[in-house]
Amino acid sequence: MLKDNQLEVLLHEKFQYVFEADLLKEILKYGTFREIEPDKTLMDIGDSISQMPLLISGSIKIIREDKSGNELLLYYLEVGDTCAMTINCTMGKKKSEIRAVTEELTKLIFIPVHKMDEWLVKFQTWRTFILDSYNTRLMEAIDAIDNLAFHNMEQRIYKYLWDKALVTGTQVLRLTHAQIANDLNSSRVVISRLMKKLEKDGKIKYDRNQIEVKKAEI
DNA sequence: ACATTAAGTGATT
DNA sequence: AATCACTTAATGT
Repeated sequence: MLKDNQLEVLLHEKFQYVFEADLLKEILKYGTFREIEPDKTLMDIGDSISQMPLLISGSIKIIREDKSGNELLLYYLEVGDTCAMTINCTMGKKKSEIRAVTEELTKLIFIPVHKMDEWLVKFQTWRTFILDSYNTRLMEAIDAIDNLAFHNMEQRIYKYLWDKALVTGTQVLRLTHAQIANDLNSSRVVISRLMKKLEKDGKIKYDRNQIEVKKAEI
């Protein structure tokens, strides 16, 4: 666990230009800090939400799933982001349509729902923040649709790897072809074949359990 | 040495 | 692009 003053430093570091001072104080007072291991499910499909997460460090992947259990990675949440699903869940008292899984070690502050409402009235920066993040999430969802509709599997793999390299801040990823297949809702064999092609084109380089992503045009 | 897991390949749909 | 059936190679116990 983190001490209060350490949390304060972290919070200021990430949000001093986003939130007004009084709001930062309230977040500190009512929010609870948590550090979460990689690959933990923060929120699942059908969950109802009582806390809203505010991302301090690390990253979270947002996954969609169909009735037969096929997963599809939609996009990542990064530092300073929050989950748009929480916003409309808490306001509309609906259940989550998505699953949120930590990609790496992730630090979060959880805000109680009743405070979210209160702050909407009280703080202008909070209103802006909520509206902005709602908007960026929508744009990201549209991006995800474009990607599905207009890119073939080879392009999707490369984009997937590139995005992953961006959010984790490293060119060398530790993951298997089967995991990629799972995130893109494809099959391992297909991924393996296309990976080979990508390597031949110099866009990536890989060994067992390890992939190096090179910059290239998508 | 043996079992398990990751990746490669050809054929078929 | 997906699936099957099978092979090869690396890794863990």
